[in-house]
Amino acid sequence: MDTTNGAFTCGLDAALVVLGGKWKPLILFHLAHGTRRYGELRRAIGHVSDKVLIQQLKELQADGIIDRLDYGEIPPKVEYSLTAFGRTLGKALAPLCEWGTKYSSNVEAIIERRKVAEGPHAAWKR
Amino acid sequence: MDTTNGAFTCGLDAALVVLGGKWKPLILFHLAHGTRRYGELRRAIGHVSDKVLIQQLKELQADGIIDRLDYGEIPPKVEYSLTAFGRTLGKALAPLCEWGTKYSSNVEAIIERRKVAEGPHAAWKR
DNA sequence: GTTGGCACTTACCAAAAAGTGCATACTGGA
DNA sequence: TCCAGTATGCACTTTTTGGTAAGTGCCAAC
Repeated sequence: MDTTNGAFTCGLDAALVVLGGKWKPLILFHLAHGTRRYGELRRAIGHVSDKVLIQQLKELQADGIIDRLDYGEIPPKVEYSLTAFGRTLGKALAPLCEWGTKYSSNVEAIIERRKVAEGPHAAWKR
Repeated sequence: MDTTNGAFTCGLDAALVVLGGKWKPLILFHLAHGTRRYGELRRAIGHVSDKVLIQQLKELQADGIIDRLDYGEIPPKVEYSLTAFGRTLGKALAPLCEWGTKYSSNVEAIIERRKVAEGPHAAWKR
C-alpha cells in the first residue's frame, strides 16, 4: 500500500476519483452481480432519481468502468455491464460490502445515534 | 456478500453510511497507518479546509470510528487514532487502496480524458 | 380515451456540502 | 511589531449535488 503515487496522496485517492458519486459504488455493486437493464438497476438501488442515475451511469461509462448495450428496440432495451477494468474495481469493493454486512447492526446503531443527537448530521445519510 | 440486509440494500450501503464524506476515506487511510496529530493529518490529506476536516473528524469520532486524545497542552496537542471498530473498516478499505495504486495510471488517463471532454464532469473531482 | 411499460432528456432550483476569512491563546524567533 | 507553530470555532459565502417536473415515442391493456 503505497502512500505517494503521482498526483495522488495514495491509492485510495485514485480509487475515489472513479468511485466518487453518491450512487456509483452501488451501481458497481449491482453490476458486479451481472448485467442489468436500466429499470432493474433503478429498482435494485432504490431511492435514486432517473436523472442522477443516468448521469452517473454516463460518467462511469465515459471512465471505462461500465459498458452500455443499446438493442435499438421499442420499447427501449438497454443493458449495462462492467467492463474488464470495472470488474477489477468491483473486486476491490467486495471487502467493503462484506464489512457492511458484518457490521450492519453497528451501523444501524450509528444511524439511531445520529437521529437522537439531532446534531451536525442528524438524518441517515452517506 | 448479502444483497438484502435490514434497512440496507446491501452491505456496501451500510459501509457508505459511515464512509460517506469527501474526506472520510482518506482520514481513515492515514489513521490506519498510525496515530496522527491534527496538523500531520491535515498536511497528509492535502487540500482540505480546517473547517471541513475538523467537522468530519468529529463525525467519525461520534460514530465510534476514531478516537481523539487531547493532551490539554499549550500549544494544543491532540492525537487522532482508529478505534478497534475503525480498524476493521480500515482493513476493508485496503483492497481499494491497492486497486488505486495498481491502476493509478489508468485513473490519471481518466482525469485527462475528463479535462479534454470539458463535459459534465470536467475537472478532477471525486 | 387513460395508464403502464421501456429509457431517457431538459430546465430549473433547493439543499447540502465545502470553503473563506477572521478569530481564539500561548510561545518563540526575526 | 509580525510571523510561525499548535488546534479549533463561528459567520458567511460559494460551489456542488441531487432532485422535481415535465417531456419524448412506441406499444399493449383496460
